Amino acid sequence: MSDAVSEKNTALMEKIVSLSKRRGFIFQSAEIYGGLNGCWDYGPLGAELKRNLKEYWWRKNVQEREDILGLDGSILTHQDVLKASGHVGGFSDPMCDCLLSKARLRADQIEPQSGTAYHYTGASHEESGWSVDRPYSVLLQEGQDPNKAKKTARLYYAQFLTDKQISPKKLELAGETTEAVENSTHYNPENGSLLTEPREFNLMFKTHMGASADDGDESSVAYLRPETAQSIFVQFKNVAETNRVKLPFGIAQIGKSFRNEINPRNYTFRSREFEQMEIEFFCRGEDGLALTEEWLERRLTFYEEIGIPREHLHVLDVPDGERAHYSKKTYDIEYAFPFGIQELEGVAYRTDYDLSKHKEHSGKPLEFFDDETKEKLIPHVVEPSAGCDRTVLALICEAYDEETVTNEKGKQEVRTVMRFSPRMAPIKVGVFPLLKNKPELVEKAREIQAMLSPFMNVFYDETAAIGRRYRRQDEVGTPFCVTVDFDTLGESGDEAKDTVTLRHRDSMEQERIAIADLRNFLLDRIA
RNA sequence: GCGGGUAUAGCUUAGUGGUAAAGCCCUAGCCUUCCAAGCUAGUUAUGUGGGUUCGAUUCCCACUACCCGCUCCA
Repeated sequence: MSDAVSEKNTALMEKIVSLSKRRGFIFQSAEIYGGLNGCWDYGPLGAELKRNLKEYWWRKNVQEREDILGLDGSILTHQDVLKASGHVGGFSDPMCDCLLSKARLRADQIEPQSGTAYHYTGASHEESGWSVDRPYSVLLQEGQDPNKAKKTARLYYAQFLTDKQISPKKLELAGETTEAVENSTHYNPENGSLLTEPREFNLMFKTHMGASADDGDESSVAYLRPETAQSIFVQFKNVAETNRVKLPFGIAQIGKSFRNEINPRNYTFRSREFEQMEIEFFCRGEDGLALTEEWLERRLTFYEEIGIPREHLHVLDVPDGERAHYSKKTYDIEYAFPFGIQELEGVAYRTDYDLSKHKEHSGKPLEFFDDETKEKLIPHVVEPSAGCDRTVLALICEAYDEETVTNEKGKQEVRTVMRFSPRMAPIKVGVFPLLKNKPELVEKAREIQAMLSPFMNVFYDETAAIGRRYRRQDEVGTPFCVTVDFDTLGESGDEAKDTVTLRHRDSMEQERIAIADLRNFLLDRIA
């Protein structure tokens, strides 16, 4: 991305963040206490938007399908579940940081080095009287100039100088000793600098169950789930046995997951608490790859249905070596956010890895008896796993639009419109009396509000000029507004009686519609 | 985790070592017969904690949060 484009996108993102706050989509968590890093709250409109997304996903994937069943698993997770899945232990790679370059290296990928280690205890600068006491070492390969060790060490100690005008070359090193070293992974192969001790980066939130449990009691350890998938695998047998299913079939879940991200970024995109919408679609091994393709297509269609067009999505065929080790095929569905192209959903063929692992660790039979082939097997699984909060953010970014319109005085002004698809829009219709000081108009508008509100989210507004009310609704993405005027009351004859103005958000066009037809007109467009 | 930047009202911005300003928004009233009209009145702010100072929103330090670039993302 060029600097100019990147600046423009940062500005766009700032506008989106600002509107989200101003209109009550997204607030910072615990804002009055200074905020909580990586946590966000949805305000009234954000909550509606997110509900609309989740409900549509659930309807399409669970309620309208005979072959997918719902589940709502607990968030607190038995430690053995996550040991079996590999989340405890295996995947928490210890990392080392280079003390000089600050590069972070995976401890298990550092090539062992041999040579001579030069140890120092500190450094000082005679003229200014500055000094630092801190052990540091440099490893030199055989044949390297010993002065290189001094040079590297001076650069290291120079980081602590308060007066940055002092040249590292002027530093006196203290307490030099040397030592022969064989196959050590404590040094950065790039520059010979000492590394920090390997540190675990386990991104799971750990807790202890029971009021009397203390931190030392390993048996009381539980975790907040890092993904919703595991409870589906763990309950696979119960669901299969209580529901007369046959392959292929799926189990779907929407719910919160937690990852203690080192570095939450990009607004709500990477947060520590997030919601997932996942399906584990169980199948015979030979169908896995074909079903992965099928699910990819189905998921892309879903995004189109909620207002994210195909051309704004990227499909990444995750190459060998970058996929999880158990996955034979993974597609990432990515969206072009203002801050970059980022993943919304992964569609992964996970083979029979998960169920096999749980069978192994629990010692319980997790085979499925296939009535058609009279065969017992561990089903394979295709997993479309979507980030709910990420998709909400994508909906907001996709909807945001500014257009220049000419007002009645002939002046150009900017109209901010959230072009949500009517299906996702937090408010479906605004209902206004043309004037608030005419009780007959107010009464009629209130009637319409009462008539529609059992079926959809209706917003009634009588303050300010009618144009302002329209613009307010534009900014929160309300697709339709209806206005009760004097024609509605029959002032210009029976033909217009009991009709209202229906105003369209995107075109700003208006049409006349009978109150009796309103409900079905709107329901047809928001379903 | 590293480096850089930022923090004044709901939003956008101004300003000052000595009473913190404006526009928009919002609320109430009047007015108003379809696209941010007008008039009147009103609410709301220096992120948190220290330090320097007679006095700090302003200077210094720390913390927190957000943004940008790395790193990381099982």
